[in-house]
Amino acid sequence: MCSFIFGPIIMDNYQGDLTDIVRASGGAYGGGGGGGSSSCSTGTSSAELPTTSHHHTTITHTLSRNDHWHQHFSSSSSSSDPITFSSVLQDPRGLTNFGDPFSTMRDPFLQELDMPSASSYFTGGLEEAAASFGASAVSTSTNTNTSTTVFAAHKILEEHDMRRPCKNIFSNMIQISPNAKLPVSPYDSTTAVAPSPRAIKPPAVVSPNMVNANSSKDCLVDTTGVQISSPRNPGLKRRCGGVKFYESSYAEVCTVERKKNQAKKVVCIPAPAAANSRQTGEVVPSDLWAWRKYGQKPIKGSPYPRGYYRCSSSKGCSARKQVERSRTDPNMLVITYTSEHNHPWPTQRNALAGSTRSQPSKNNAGNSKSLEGSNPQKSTTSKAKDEQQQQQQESNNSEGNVSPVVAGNSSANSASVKEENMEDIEKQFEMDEGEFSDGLPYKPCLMDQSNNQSEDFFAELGEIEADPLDILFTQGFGAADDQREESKALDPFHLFDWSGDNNTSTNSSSFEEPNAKRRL
DNA sequence: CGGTTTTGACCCGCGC
DNA sequence: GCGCGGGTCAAAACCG
Repeated sequence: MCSFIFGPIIMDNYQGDLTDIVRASGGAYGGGGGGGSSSCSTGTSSAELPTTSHHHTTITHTLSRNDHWHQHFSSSSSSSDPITFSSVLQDPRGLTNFGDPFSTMRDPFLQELDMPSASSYFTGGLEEAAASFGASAVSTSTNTNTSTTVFAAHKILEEHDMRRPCKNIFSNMIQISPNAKLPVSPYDSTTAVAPSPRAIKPPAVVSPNMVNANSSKDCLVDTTGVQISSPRNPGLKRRCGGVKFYESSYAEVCTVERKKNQAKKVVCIPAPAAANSRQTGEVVPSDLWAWRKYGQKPIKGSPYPRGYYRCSSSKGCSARKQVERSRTDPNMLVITYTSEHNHPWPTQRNALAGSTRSQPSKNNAGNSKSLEGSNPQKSTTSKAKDEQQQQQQESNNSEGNVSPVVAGNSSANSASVKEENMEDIEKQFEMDEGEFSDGLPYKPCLMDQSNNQSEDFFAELGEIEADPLDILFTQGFGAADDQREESKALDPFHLFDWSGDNNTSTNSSSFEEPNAKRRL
């Protein structure tokens, strides 16, 4: 009996290979607006107020105030029993956030959790979901100690041998730098799970980086060559030594010092194969926000350029992110979020033009056409979109449907987001077919090979409570207060809500203030 | 038309 | 002060 959790999903009795599941999702990393842009434009309007300093708490701090987390980690690592995460990570407001900040990204794919048939969801969006979840290790930072907690999410698949019975992906989830405030709860994973960071053995299946990370005193981020500290702050040294390991191969955390007050959130996620990459940049996993690429620079010492993105959802939004591949592990994408959004999460895409051109047209101008001809569904034409939408409407009744389908209760907003991602996914499928980032065979249709298991598995999913994130989208952002409330509830780590005054470490009520100020 | 990406130029901080 | 390198700007091209 195997039970593991995938984002907000509780996978119970699933004996399949998660690798297959995730790979089946294929183009989840297609990122929205082509290339670096995880474009999910929004029509939201918000007051354009300058962002201020941020008060971010470290993940560990957040964990410490959520004993359930530790309880979970503690028990999951040593227990083979299924874990009911929904009961473990419960938002004070009753929303289950699973403590996964990336699940709260309201990733377009995540919202597909509500789908009647989870199979399509997973075929279409699991990789991204996995990415989201993998990246769930959100780095937050405090402006007081100027530290950045870095989570390096790794390929769940390769680093987690899901075929092992009773292996919970959460059991091997997080490394937290001892430099960060460590949980003090009785469920402190550091003691319950890993008395000593070194005492933790690497997972059965780990990437070389992980091995290195675990075998060395460096955190994984270090081993991946992730550049965390600002290049302008060479004095910033990573403090990844002595990282506490939560028997983690899934996501790692390390704390990085920063000189400046500017808060940064660094997320390392598995990157799609280079073949998937755009000509010049990265295939950036899409997140909730609409990003516009405004620059790209070659980084000294790294063969991979760094893309610069700013939020295009709102003109006044100062949120930025940098995307680059790890110089030592091209399979890893390092996304650095800077500043914060001063507007609600995008609810709908208001900009399609130009957002889809890069992938097919420039990089694969020829491929694009040929592929389009061979498989109209994968084209970027409106016709193809129509077909895609039709597929969405038809939902996931067809197994092996590589298209991510939105939950039945999807609102127009979610549909708009889905539209883009479907394109990306399908495009990515084209490019990725037969190959994954690790060079292993890539099977777009998970369901075909793990039908039985997945059936049960997805059947379970169908019973799972609706993704709380959907609430956000379903209700839209019309009610600013409600939305803000939910956004915060769903983004406990404030990956997407960098409300400057947030003091998540101590008082959830403080969620209210910052945005309220901004909205004035 | 309004959005995007691309890309060379420019700006600026840091180290020497 | 100078050079280096990262970050940003902005024009051009592109896309739907």
